[in-house]
Amino acid sequence: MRERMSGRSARDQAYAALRGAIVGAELEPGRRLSENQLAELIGVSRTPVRDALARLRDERLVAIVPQLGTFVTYIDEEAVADAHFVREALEVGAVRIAADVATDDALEGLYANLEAQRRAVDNNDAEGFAVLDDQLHRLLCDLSGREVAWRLSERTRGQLDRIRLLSLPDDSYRGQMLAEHEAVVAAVAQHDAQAAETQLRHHLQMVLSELPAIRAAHPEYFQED
Amino acid sequence: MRERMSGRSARDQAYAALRGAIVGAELEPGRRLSENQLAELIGVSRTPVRDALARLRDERLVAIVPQLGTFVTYIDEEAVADAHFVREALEVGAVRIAADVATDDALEGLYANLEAQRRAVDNNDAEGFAVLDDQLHRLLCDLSGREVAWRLSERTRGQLDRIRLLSLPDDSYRGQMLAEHEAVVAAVAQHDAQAAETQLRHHLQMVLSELPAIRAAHPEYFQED
DNA sequence: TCCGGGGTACTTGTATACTAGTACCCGATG
DNA sequence: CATCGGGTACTAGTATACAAGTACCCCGGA
Repeated sequence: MRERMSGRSARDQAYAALRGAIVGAELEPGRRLSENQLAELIGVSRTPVRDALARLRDERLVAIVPQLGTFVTYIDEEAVADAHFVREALEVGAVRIAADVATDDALEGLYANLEAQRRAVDNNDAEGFAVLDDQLHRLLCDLSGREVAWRLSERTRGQLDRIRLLSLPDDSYRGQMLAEHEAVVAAVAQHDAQAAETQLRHHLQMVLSELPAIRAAHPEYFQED
Repeated sequence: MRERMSGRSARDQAYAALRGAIVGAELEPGRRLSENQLAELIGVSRTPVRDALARLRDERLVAIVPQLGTFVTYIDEEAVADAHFVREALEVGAVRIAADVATDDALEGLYANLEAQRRAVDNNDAEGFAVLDDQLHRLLCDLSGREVAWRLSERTRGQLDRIRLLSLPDDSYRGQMLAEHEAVVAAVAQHDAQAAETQLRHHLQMVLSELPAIRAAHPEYFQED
């Protein structure tokens, strides 16, 4: 009603609000969600809330049990591994193509992004770096002409984003990530698909490596195995 | 109401009916769909029909234009290429793992499938062969422990299934497909991930190769570029 | 004949009402 | 005190009603 006009449809509004709250752990794993409460909270009716929850179920951020309730999922290492697998498969596929077709002015965009990343590292700008990180991966996907790679990767990445936001802010790792980004871009610039693939695989592993530490810090967020 | 009890929910029922009708070209590309008509036709209300259409939009089998209508999409070579890319990326990723972890009794399942495929080829059993084809690809995905590869691949495959069902029944190509399946399984059995990847990539190309012939036979199903 | 305007009949999006089913509390009973 | 049974208050799934908006036909006028 009031802010519906702010560009987004009620469904998108509900989806963005819920996804943000779950990824940011405001709605903690295990929490029971009520469609009615959520609808009232967000200021829309149940219908768009249900649409949003259906999408979140596809991303395995909520589990819907018929006639019983909807729950925020616990972080499940299997689900995280699945998300990582999908992201890796799609982005590797895209970067292999990108390495083949990369033109000079496309490379300019990558270099500009890397330069901005360097500044973010120097300024200890964590948030800015995260944005540029996403942007670089997106640039690589778009470069391949398969934007679908980014779209789908985005969908499965809720699991990984949950981890990223839970990970303790550690200023040191950004330098390493930048170096890995540079290695990927360098391989693409040299049209070396095999090297780009290897570098990207190694780079994407980093997110997973933080998982044990996060589990130790927040055991209550994790599924009992 | 009447056959709701037949196991499936109204949403799944609507989804299966619509997807089948679109993939089978009963609902031809460009056709305008009315949620109300579909609801009446299937025997459910608009709500589950809308849920089903939302899923079909994700698969790019329908396009929903707000306040205007819902349309069966034309076959778009870009969308087909995207679907092929996603399928290839996911299945290649899965088969790489499968080649590493394949155990002897897992291989038994693959061999049994191949044997059944041989019989289907000998009997010119097109339908049976298609089922076994899907099954083999699924076995390879499951073998990797990443069932998500199959689930996601399934979702993007509506585009490819449309082509497969439109392609003229040609008894000869099944022998070739069987040979390619055998090559993939052989590579997996030898734990040769690189060879398995190469063979699978080559195999998946086959579906795309039929596209020009189908376009020539059914130009009215294709998007004008 | 051509062009413009208004009304109608559709469309999807959203809100609300109803249905079927589960869990849980709470009291009665052995 | 323990256990069983029923009622209540929730849940999601489904059906229906309403709102906002587009296209198109048709008629009047130039």
